[in-house]
Amino acid sequence: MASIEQEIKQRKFGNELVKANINVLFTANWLNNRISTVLKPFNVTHEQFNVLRILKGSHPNAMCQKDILSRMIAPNSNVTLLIKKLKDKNLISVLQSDRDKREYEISIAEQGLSLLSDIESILQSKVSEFNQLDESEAKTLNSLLDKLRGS
Amino acid sequence: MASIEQEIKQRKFGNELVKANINVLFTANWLNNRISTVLKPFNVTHEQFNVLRILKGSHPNAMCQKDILSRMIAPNSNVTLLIKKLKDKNLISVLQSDRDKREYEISIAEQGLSLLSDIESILQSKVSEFNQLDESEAKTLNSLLDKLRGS
DNA sequence: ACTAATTAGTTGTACCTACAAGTAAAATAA
DNA sequence: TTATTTTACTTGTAGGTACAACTAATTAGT
Repeated sequence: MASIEQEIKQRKFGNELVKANINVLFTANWLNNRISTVLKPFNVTHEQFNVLRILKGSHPNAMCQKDILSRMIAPNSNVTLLIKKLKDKNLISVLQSDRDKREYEISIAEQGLSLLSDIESILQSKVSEFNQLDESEAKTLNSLLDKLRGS
Repeated sequence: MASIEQEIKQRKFGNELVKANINVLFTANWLNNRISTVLKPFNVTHEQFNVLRILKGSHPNAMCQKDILSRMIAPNSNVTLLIKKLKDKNLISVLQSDRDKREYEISIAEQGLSLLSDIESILQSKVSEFNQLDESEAKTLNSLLDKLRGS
């Protein structure tokens, strides 16, 4: 629909690098809004959904909080509360570890797995609807983003 | 330092497109953290900083809220409150419009301009420190992000 | 073993965000 | 000109985020 200049009605940027920074932030917000719209009827936030995906990734093995944290997209938030929310919804199970009483063994529950598969099938089709890149362009984008961060 | 797989310790993604989506979100969060660190000593949030930049862009002309909203990176937030915060810090001036009493004429104050120039000089050097792309790579990144959003 | 340091997770708080519902002014329609 | 619709912004609220200070368990140092 529109280039980043048109989207935020900016006449011109100082240079392509400044523009790229703003474009990454803008596009992330754009993506977030679309993903959140898909998630809303399922009553989970974006980060809750991510944590469920992380737990599914290690299923049937449990994970502790710090392992989850190291895999999160936005590893700033209050994971204790996030875990609490997911447990209250019966999407995960949380057990104190025998080996280390400070840790918890967190794993995705049946209900979490089934919710996740419901969400993912819808998200899959939505993403391919609103996402206009082919695989090779996506690959280039990935390497540029990795490089931006200093890879 | 690390590719997106290493950053979030994911073994592999379904495909490059899914990976690109997560990479955009992760990189935006990464950028946000770095920019916020620069902004923190100045006691302004990222969106407050953006609004100041938007107002500087139209300075010395005033803008109303809906014009500001249309130029924001994350146009979801409560602009009324955001404006209030900036006014409380004396960084902007807000006057009811004569032409349309529903609107406000919002413009950046001297204090806002000087704060902005202090921040921008530091941010400029930080961005070129942590940003590893050259202009032509940034240009490619911009066109891929625009295309992702359907441009 | 005893102390100090580190690690894992908790709690609390100020602030921000998303969003729904509301008010008031202006534009449009009958 | 009066009624209706639209626009511009406000208010309220549930929840999320960032972050600092805290507790408790484990590990390391002597």
